[in-house]
Amino acid sequence: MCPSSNRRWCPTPEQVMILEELYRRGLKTPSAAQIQRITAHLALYGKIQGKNVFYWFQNHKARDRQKLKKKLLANQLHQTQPLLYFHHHLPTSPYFQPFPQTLLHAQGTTNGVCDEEAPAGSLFPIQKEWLNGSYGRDSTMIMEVGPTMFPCCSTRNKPLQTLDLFPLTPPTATTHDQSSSTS
Amino acid sequence: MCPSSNRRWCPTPEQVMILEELYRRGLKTPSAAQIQRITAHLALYGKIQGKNVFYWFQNHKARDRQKLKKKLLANQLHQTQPLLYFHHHLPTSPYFQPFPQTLLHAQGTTNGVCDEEAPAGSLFPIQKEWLNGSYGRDSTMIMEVGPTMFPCCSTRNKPLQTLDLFPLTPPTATTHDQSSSTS
DNA sequence: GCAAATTAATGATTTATTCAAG
DNA sequence: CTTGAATAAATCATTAATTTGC
Repeated sequence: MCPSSNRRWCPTPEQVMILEELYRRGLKTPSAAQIQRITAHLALYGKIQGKNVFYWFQNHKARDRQKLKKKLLANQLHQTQPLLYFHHHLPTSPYFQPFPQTLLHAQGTTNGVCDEEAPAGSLFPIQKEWLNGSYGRDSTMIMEVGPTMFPCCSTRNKPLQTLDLFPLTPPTATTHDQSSSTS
Repeated sequence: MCPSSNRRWCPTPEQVMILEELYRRGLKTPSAAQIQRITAHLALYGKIQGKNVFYWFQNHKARDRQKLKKKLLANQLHQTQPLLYFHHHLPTSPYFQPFPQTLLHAQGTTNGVCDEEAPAGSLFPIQKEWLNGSYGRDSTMIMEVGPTMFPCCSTRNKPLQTLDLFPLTPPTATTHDQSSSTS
């Protein structure tokens, strides 16, 4: 905590413990009313404002995601370097061509412009070649994605947010010494 | 997972990122040629077939719709949902009591059930009162949730509806370099 | 031991996206 | 197509850890 200067909120250990407990229990984005109540009770342990609670959850959630993503990527990211740059991200570098020219002039394109935007009548664009043709290095297995990971709905999922806000019995397990509440 | 068993495609994080980026940019149903080019590029990051790309878009779009629908329904039907459940297993705290029991009957709750769970339009909890109102050990002020007022709406760009998949045209150099300042 | 210097954490702001209503 | 609400991502800024030289 920061004793004298009231420049920014410095949570007390109790406040942090409570917040982390709520977070662990599934509270990720508290509503306004929830924030109000949390704030009111964290105030028992030190000076605090509603916005502090709000920011705490925002930051904690964001940094959780951040950590997860980093871990995932670090786990299995030894692929080739250029990771797709889209044109409005593209810096003004004439050297770097995000996609090989062959990509830009595949059949179906005329002068680099795709001339068959969603061909009418072919709602199912699977062609025979695709069904068997398999790109990629077959020698090495590069995919180490977790169990049944699916490329969808990883963001903005809506887990039910009905949880008990305030436990009647005090938390903080005694038997389990929680590992240092890093962050 | 699937490295050893080629039962089904397991996208790498890079592949997922690229696909999601394309989707986010508006590509919902890629044409055959588009799928081919996407596949060829994604093959840089791991084994993949055209049908994988096709199915990915199909599934992603469907699940997007599904999610939306569910969200809408949940929003309309379950407006009032019990917030507080008291029956979770709770470890006992030897140190302090995080929340007094009176909390469970704060204003806004009826019989321990929160009857104002984030009503429409109060989720962004930065409110004027909070910005200044400070809970402390000396005062207890409960603010009613009011309309949020914050001048956070900035310019609204009009993104492309139908994007070009890959930078077919080299330039388009919208130098969007927001330089990062020093730290 | 102790501060100045440096680095890592984290609170607070700002900016960009997303979704849905008008 | 535009706009408001909500939020996530990115960034800024300050505090705490820690390193380092004395």
